[in-house]
Amino acid sequence: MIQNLTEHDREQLQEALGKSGQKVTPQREAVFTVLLAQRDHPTVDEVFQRAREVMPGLSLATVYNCLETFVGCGLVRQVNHERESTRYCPNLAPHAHFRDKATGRVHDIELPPEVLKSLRSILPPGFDSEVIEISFHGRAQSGEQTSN
Amino acid sequence: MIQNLTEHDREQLQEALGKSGQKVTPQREAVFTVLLAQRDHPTVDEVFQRAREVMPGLSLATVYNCLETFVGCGLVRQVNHERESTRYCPNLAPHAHFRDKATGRVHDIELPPEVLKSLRSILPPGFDSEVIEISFHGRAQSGEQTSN
DNA sequence: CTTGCGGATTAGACTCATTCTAACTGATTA
DNA sequence: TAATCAGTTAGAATGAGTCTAATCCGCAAG
Repeated sequence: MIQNLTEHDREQLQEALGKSGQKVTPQREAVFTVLLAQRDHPTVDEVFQRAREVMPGLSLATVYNCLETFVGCGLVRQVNHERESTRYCPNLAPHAHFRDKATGRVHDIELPPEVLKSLRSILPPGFDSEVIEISFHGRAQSGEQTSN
Repeated sequence: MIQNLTEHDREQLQEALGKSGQKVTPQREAVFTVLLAQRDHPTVDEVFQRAREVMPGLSLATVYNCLETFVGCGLVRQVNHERESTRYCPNLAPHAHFRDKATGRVHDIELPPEVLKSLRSILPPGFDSEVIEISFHGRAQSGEQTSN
């Protein structure tokens, strides 16, 4: 069910944590593994449930801590929709999110550089943006599977 | 401080509420007035404080109810940023939001139709979006005053 | 070894925006 | 007048997220 990390993924984890002076711990590895295993934008609670299967003693607080750490060192992105629980996404490429009204599922939508650029261009002078979040809300025909 | 509604604004309120079978009440009028008087994307609590000056008996629950009603009949938009308190915005033209890291203030950014169109175009077939939310996060040079 | 240190983890208490509930109000209808 | 019904109200309940204080664990110094 939940595979171990590949060499590559473990290196990515190690490098990102190392850069911000933090260590790879079993808990962090477990949480990261869970994120990569099923790229469906899980909530903290879902991550918690899944990680528990692998590491039963893991606490919710630690899941919060791990995810915060990952966000801090750029390993994962937070996805917020309205005021629902925050979700987490290990896709680092620039992308938008599509929230399916019917299922609640979140799909990643690739964001071509030229669209990103045209978006940036609408900012009046003096506004300097580091982060742009784009989210769609609507219906996806069932069968659509942008699992990422 | 808080002006009364103009004829035009009162009509807008009446029409929007009427369309969804609801009435203009003193509380709703007060809340709407507050929203129009200071277009700084107030939180529920801020609306509550301001409306109280005009209608001291007003309850927080009612402010929640009024705002929900307004959103439901398309009179105002909700603005969410990360997991902070929801803010409200009576600007109905399509626009993005810019959240100033330093001050926490939210500015409206005009959204040209062609940019909106290019955004829609990135959706794969089968995805049909009703709402698009775009929010920037960064720094605005002090002095920038997009109060809307 | 064993001691001490510091970051990581843990359980549980706490916060606070929002939602829910049940009682009340006041206008309108029967 | 009584019944009805949307709207309002105060306060309780919810629940995601944060904080706190105690514990754990790996490691470097003695």
